[in-house]
Amino acid sequence: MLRSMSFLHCHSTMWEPDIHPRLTRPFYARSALLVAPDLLGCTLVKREADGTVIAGMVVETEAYTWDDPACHAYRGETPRCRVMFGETGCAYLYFTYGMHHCFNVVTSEPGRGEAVLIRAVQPVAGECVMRERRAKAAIGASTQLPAHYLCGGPARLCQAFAFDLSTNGTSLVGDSRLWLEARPPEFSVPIVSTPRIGISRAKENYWRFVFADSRFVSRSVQKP
DNA sequence: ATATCGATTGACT
DNA sequence: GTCAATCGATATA
Repeated sequence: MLRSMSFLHCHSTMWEPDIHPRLTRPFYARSALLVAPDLLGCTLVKREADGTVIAGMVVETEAYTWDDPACHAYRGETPRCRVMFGETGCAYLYFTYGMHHCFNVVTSEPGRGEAVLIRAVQPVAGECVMRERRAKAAIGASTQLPAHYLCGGPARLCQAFAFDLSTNGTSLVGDSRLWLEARPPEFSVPIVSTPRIGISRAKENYWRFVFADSRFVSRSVQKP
């Protein structure tokens, strides 16, 4: 109850970009294990070419570290994961299952090979654009896609934000088109850690971080 | 060169 | 709960 009110309060007024400071390189220049929970409550913002702003508050992340068997970078640098070894604070996008993309933020220091997967955000701006892009996944011909279906899941988020490999390597620091904004200082919601989803290795690590009871988290969505 | 596997999703029993 | 879609990356020969 209390948590629900907290979410509601945070977005009861019209959201606009840059009310809260953008995250800078030092924020990302830490272990993915520290960055991942700290990203919860931050807001992912994209300004489209036509000026449209779409945004969502991060509610679910996963950490992938350099010494983690489940991390793409674990076996060294390859064309796919090259960006993970590059500049801290860049976006790492990869294509998977022959049809989906996932969006990550490169952390730690160059050459290390760490990233945080953004698995879900709660829409706070540009819902109409998101819904258009996600419309083909509509559950019923006449049913409007619920808000928690827009960005609840790493590939859904990429659809809603129109992320693909062309975004791979983009800097989130000092870039005018795509960035993350700090969590409001007073914002406080309990964080829960769980095993990461969809991996076959290192299942024992509880490196998935979520806002407990947020209905915008993946795998907790309800059918309309 | 060929086989298997995904940091997933949507449809379906 | 199960399963197909779909293709690049990775493993095996």
